Amino acid sequence: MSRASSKAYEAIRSRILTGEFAPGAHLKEEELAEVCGVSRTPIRDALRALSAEEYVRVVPNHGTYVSEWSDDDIKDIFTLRAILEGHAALLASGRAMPGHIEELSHLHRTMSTVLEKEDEPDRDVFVQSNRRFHEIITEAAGSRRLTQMIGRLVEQPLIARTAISYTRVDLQRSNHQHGELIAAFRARDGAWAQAVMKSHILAAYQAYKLRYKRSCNGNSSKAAE
Amino acid sequence: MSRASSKAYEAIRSRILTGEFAPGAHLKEEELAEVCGVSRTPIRDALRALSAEEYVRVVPNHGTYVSEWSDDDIKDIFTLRAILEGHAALLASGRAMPGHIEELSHLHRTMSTVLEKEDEPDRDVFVQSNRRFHEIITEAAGSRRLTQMIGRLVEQPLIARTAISYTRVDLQRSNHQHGELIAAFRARDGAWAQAVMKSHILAAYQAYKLRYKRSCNGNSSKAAE
DNA sequence: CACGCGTACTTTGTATACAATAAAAGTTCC
DNA sequence: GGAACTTTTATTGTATACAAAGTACGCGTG
Repeated sequence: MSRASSKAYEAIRSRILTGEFAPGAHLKEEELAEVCGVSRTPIRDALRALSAEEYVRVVPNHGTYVSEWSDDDIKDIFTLRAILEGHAALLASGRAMPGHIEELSHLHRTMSTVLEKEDEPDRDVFVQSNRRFHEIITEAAGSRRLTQMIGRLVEQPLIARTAISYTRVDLQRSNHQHGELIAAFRARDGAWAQAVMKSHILAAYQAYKLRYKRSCNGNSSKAAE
Repeated sequence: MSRASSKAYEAIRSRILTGEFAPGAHLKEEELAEVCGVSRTPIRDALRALSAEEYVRVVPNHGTYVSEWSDDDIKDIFTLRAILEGHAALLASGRAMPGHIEELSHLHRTMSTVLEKEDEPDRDVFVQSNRRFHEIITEAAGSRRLTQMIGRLVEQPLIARTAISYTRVDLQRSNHQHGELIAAFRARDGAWAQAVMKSHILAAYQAYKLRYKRSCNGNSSKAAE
């Protein structure tokens, strides 16, 4: 995507992430064109791209609407993340270079420092480091397609905001699991790395449910795995 | 997508599938517009959609090229299918309705008949039935997102043509595994269904490698799962 | 008063014209 | 003769104008 298109893409995407464009909202091309300062053509490009990434839903001849997430959708996303990132960890444990493990350790130390030093942890630094931590593992797995699939799951608004609502205990648990992941990589134990990653993500789902959902009606679809 | 867009989408997609647009070919918007009988605008829409599904690769300011698949890409696709369809089988075993299992049985009988009766099996019927068989399981899993992810893997040209090159023995093995899947569903044994589905797909990969690849250099990336 | 039809309006879909960009070829200077 | 620079050309990116479709509202009629 070129200048105007990606400008529109970023503008719309960030407004969805901040909630300015609420779930279910009808996005009108002309309004977006005004807001972004470009014509409708690149707006349409951007909307199609956002649709492919499930940020919005395009209904032919009606318009595009900001995606809404049901509890089941959210469960699906975490479950799929657990499966795919677990697989990525398995692959990465056999392929990770010393440099990768070094960087993971560095990020782990950074996150530990954030949690130990201050009274109120700097969530931005934690979130950024955490994101990069997972990115390194995914990339180390060495599968373009896997990277892309995971990317599409992680980019979702709700995931992006998850860590904001974590309690200190949640963050410490998460950080501990990162440490265990590094240990598994050092030992080159794929099964271990996979198991840790899976539980890491499923624990995150549990934390998310407790903090975010109003009524935890939960078992609308039968559990598994 | 509306009339002109989807017309263009289908026209381009089918030409990629038949090989008329070969992997690596540079697709020029104006030429496509002529071929499809529409203007460049819906062509661009179609190309963006095809790009999201990995049929083509869009390089900004350069053009769009038909995707090329390396051996590693193909390995990734089969591996991810094994993981995701395996998971779908697990979920489906807990949710499948009698009607689902009935339809699976019917398709299984159809495929058995194709293999038993004629000297040269009717591959078209087999391929179509097989496709539907997998579709039912995926849908029975009841996860929109999972369905979509699997759909994107299966739609790929190379997968679509896989069964064409199968030997009779390959087809019989495949058919036998379908029977075992049905048994697992009847028993509502998720772990069994998952294991059968995984081996079903990995066996298909093996068959594909033997029939298609010129040099089976194979172990360029370490195996897993 | 209610129901159905028609018209006007809003919004998306498509075509075309123009601008920007990158590659290729030709030319000039060393 | 070679290399760098300019000019040309092929192709994509963007804007705008117009067409089609779908919705809502209002009017008329039963």
